Amino acid sequence: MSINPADLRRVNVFEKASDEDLKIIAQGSIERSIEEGNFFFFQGDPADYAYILVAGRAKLLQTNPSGQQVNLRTINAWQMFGALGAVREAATYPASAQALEDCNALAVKSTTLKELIKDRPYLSIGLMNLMTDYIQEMQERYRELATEKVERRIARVLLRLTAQMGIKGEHNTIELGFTRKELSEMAGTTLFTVSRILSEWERLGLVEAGRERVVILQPHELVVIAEELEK
Amino acid sequence: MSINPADLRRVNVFEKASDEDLKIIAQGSIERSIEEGNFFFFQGDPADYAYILVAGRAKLLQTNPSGQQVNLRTINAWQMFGALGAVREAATYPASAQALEDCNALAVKSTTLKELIKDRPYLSIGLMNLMTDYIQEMQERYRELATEKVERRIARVLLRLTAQMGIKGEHNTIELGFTRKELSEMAGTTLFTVSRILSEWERLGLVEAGRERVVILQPHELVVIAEELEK
DNA sequence: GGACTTCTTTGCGCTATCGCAAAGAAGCAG
DNA sequence: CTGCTTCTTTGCGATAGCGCAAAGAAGTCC
Repeated sequence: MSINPADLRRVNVFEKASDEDLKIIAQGSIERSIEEGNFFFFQGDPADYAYILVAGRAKLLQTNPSGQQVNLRTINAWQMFGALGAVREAATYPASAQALEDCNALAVKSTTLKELIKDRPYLSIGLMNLMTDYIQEMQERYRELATEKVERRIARVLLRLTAQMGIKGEHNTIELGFTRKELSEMAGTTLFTVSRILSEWERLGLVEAGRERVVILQPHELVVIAEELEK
Repeated sequence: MSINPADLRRVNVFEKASDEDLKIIAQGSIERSIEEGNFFFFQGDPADYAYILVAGRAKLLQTNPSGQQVNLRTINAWQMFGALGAVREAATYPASAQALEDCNALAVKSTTLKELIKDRPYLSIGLMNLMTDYIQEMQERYRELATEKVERRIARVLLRLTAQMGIKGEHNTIELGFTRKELSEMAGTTLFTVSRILSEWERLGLVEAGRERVVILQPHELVVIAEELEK
């Protein structure tokens, strides 16, 4: 089950790559399967590979000295992650990457990318786009965490997830498959608080909360909670 | 008081630029003086220029709908900021940039940079280094905000500032010129809390707190507060 | 030197959010 | 079906940090 080089065009960064380049990348890379819960790499490991997620879902996270986790990003298929080794000398991953489901990924040697970057502007530009996107998201989330109340942050998390990966049901409902713990790590709060707020929203008919599952019944109302000036 | 192209090499991103390129950049750019308190640009403005701070200090900040501010980054001389327009099409600044002191800066047209990037790998790599640095810092700060107590965050802010721009005094003391408000915006808290904690630290002899001024008397003790596992 | 402005400190009450504990679903394994 | 594991809910304190208000420094301007 080898990967077709042409499939790599589904990765934003390689959108404009030549067939030639895709071949180089495909050949200079290894396939890795990571089971749910296992790690692609840990914070602090030498950043020798950049990854392209082919199947499954993963997350980037940081852990603080006492073990608390923070979710930095959720990664879906055909997204690239761990790419900073392609740029920096002797880089180490600044975060860990863990499989949320069983995953298949392509591991591209950082050195290969580093070589390619030298004379393929489309690649640098693609990577920079990736980075600026991410910077913007982080800045926004940072501000939210600093200034917004939990309820609003949770609403935002759900909306962001909706945009990224929501599965549409009937009547505009959107289903998300996350545990309370995962949601709390994304919102920078505790699973208890998430649970309480979801219960509250359920009472109001905004969502339907199940085990590892949230169905958004009234997306618009969530937007109101997320954006509204005075509560 | 025009800028000497060779000075541009003090900017990390241009470290490896040819004299030729520096000239292009110097010529294709405008000098702007911004008085203390005024803005280089606002969040949402079209990102037509990237800036290089020549003199003074500035900050990048975001404002939420109800006017609360968050400090994203402090910018010192010879640092580049607002560069994302060099990469993205029709980009708008994701944050505002405000002068903390009277500033002189060089404004480089985004289009100029965009042209240059196409066939100067050193430039892309320089920019990517800038971005990855920033991403790492933001990730770290995000995690701090999500998981650490205020006291620790304030300690970190002081230490970070120390590394970036502390003025060394006698006996290993370090002087920082910031208001409580500014510090609070960097730590993601309120000026009251910063004031209280600085008072506390002053009582303990760790710092000396003055108007728009903090002198760190015992840097090591601050590190302990910032890193220590159990309090 | 006085009047103003800006920044800082501190007391006080408040509340959003945490954190534990215990019990209740839901799914899975044999 | 039964028991086990994992996830969720909810009650009940506890508290860290907020936010206001008022007063106290420290500069600045004329």
